[in-house]
Amino acid sequence: MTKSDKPVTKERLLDAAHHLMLAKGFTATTVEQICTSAEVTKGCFFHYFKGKEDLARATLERVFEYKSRTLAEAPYRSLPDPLDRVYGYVDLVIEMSQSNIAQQGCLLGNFAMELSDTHEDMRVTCANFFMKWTESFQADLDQAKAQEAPEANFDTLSLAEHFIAVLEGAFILAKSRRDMKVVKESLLHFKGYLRSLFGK
Amino acid sequence: MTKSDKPVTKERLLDAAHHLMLAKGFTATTVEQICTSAEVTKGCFFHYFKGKEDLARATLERVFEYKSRTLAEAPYRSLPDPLDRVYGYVDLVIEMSQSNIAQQGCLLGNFAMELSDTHEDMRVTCANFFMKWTESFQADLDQAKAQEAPEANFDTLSLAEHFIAVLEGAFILAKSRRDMKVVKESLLHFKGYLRSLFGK
DNA sequence: TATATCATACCAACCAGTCGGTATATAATA
DNA sequence: TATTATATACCGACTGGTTGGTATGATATA
Repeated sequence: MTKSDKPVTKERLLDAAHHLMLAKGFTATTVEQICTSAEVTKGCFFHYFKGKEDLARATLERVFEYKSRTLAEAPYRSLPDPLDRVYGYVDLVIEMSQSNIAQQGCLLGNFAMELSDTHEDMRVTCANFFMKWTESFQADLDQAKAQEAPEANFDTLSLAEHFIAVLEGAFILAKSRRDMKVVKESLLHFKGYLRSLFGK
Repeated sequence: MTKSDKPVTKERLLDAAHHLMLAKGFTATTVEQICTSAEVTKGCFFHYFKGKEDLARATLERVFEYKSRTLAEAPYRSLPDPLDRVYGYVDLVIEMSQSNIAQQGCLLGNFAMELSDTHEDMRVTCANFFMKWTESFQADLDQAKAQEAPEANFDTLSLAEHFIAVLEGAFILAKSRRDMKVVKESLLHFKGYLRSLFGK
């Protein structure tokens, strides 16, 4: 209670910010809404964060680290065949998109779209996160390609970017439809594309 | 000047709203910014539109109609082979994405992401526009499939949705990177996927 | 004159952020 | 042990500025 209560408050603020900003975006989300949702007052909020943008960045970082850890620790990671890891990764993302964890979309995509033209530093932050994400997937794609299709002339970097585009775009459609089915279907199309590239 | 200036005022407001909301989103764009950009005053603004949301909807409708017309009147439409029309369509979207017309992204995707959870009617509007868009592409896909791969078991509807997802998601990446190259590359990947489905 | 177009002044609500203060806990000191 | 000091956690009233929208009036056109 004494020592384990302290971080909880900050976590509550981060959680509230995540949910609200995922739903309504950065601008439309009020500091007071976040405070109400986290059951703290504004004085408390500004004790932990310099301001709204500071909180947004902290939230984005936390989400990204959480997802990175989840993916890195997933069972599919220990598959010996690199191509299995590629498919395993896509399957895991499909699974995660259908669970209620990412039921609302992707905060990274949200911020990239909303803030890129107004918050230059946020734009750079988003671009960097996208780059890290891309590179981690590309690493597996490279290994799979070296083993399965070394002669093929597709670019693994742009293929990894394509995957992220598919996912982020599908989230948009899913949001307007209130149904995550599109995400799954679109990622399955991407998987089909991978099969055509790797000769299954 | 006299007669050609009148409709221009409303168009200027629509144009200003399009540019600003594409860059900053609906919420972060103020009506005063729109008025300043369109070089009119607020009194004038509220003469033409009931409010900010009314303007947003009008802008979205105008953009959609404009793009529909552009695509419907494009030369590729008269190609006799349905599969050529499919590829022609993708090529045209690639071309448009690289030109300075859609250099900022897609207002439909923007609104869908930002307003789906707060403006129910806007969510429905966006979902309907997405549906119209999907169906128009699906029509060509159906014809191409009937001719080239009638036995194949892919779903043309979900394939058309996949295309839109690719495009919208690539716009997000492009925005954070300030470079539309990703859009072209991702759409080329989609084209490769189509080739694998139709056996070229 | 009547109507459409546009301008100016204004308002109530809302917003991010500030500020002075309280409560609690640990630690240093006497 | 009692007391003082210091730091962290939290509260809620307040502020300066912004926002969407209104009220009213001027001008132009038909």
